[in-house]
Amino acid sequence: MPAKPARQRLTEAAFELFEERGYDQTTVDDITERAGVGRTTFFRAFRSKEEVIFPDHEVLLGSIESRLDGADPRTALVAVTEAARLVLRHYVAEGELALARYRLTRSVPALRAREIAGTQQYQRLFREFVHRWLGGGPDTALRAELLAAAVVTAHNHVLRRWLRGQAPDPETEFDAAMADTVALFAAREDEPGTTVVAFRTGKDLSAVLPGLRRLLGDEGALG
Amino acid sequence: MPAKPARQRLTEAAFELFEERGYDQTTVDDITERAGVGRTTFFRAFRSKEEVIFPDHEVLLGSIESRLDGADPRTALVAVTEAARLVLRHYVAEGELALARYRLTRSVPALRAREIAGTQQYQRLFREFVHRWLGGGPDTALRAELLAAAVVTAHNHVLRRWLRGQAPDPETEFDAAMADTVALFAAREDEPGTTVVAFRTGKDLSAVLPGLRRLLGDEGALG
DNA sequence: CACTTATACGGTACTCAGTACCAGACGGTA
DNA sequence: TACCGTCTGGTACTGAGTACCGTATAAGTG
Repeated sequence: MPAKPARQRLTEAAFELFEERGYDQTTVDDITERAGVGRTTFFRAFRSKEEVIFPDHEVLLGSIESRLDGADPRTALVAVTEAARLVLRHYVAEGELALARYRLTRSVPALRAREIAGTQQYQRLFREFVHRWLGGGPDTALRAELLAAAVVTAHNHVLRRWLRGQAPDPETEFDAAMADTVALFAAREDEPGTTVVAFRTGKDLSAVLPGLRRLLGDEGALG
Repeated sequence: MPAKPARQRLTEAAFELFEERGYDQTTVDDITERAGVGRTTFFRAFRSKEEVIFPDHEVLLGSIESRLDGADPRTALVAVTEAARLVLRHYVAEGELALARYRLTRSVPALRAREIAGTQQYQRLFREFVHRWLGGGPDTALRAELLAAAVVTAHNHVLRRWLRGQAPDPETEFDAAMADTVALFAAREDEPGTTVVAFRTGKDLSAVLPGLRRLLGDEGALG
């Protein structure tokens, strides 16, 4: 009975081998052999060989969903950006693992497709949440979709910059990118008013928000 | 020597069988048997079983690229929307084939992932084009990415509505959606001016544009 | 303690996608 | 006739993923 659980040893062995020989040159048998477990155990822990690369995707999806579920409708936009920040933090916390995954997804088309499909799931959660927030009518469907896509795009932009080593402080860049992105939508909310919203605070956005709202007389377009 | 080329007979046989038994329940052998060709011929015509569903994806990518390549920089935004319109027209022209593909991609996760990866390729072309148009600097990278994502999102929104039978006149809806989407970006171009650009013409956008530009004194934010 | 049950693991055998390689059929050309 | 490029079919192989079975250990129950 080994100390580490099988699932963890499998991911470690898999990433090692992918790094050494490449993804296609590594078989599932190779992975299970190095991990010291049976082949059946692999497919019990992961639905497919590709899934080893994204071990806790489901968990991440779940935490996003719960973050959005417990959101005050008055702070809907903040909730979405905070949920996106959750994803960013997760990858940054992974460190070298995230970098290894990035190298793999860039070189193996199948993995790239898989990752894109994964981000689309985040986007779906965002879209449904924003659409509910906008009332759920058919006239707001496109707007919700655009906003969700924009948030995910901005997030991915910053994340990729960090993965490439171009963003030493990703969270600050994230704040700036999100401010730009959300402002895109807030600017047209009331056409002649041109209330350009740009918040660039560090972390506790929900703490700053009440003060901002008081300042603007409770008509600010930042939900 | 049969009348129809092997490739076409394979796609027809494949879509028939997918419709009858489902994607996973259909083997490549089933397809080649119905098409009356050898198994080797299948993998010469298509790189994989999934690729039968998207027979002319490469062609479409090529026509988009050439549409963008021969674009006047002064009409960059129009070029992007027109390139997106190319995709829409392609699917609409496919008719029942596009509907069958939609049914498949909705029910088979692997195909859905594949399709999403495909749209991401369009988005990449758009992003690179817009980025070049904006000067290619690092400060405009996010903006280009957001714009490309927005155009693709708006296109997909209308396309999916048509695929669901909710858009009897997709091109008109496309015009409206694109106008909304592009306006999102044009509105912030010059902050105090609030020149809200919304063109909702039928088809010949490039024909209307010179007049519009004259009207605005050649400072309009619509590239 | 003995007994049952659940759970995790390993092994075997199978299906099927995808690849590599070889061999024949066909049309055009000298 | 002989040569050549191209399209085609057949055979054999690798490897992912599934189904099923047997077993060991741990946890609960009398």
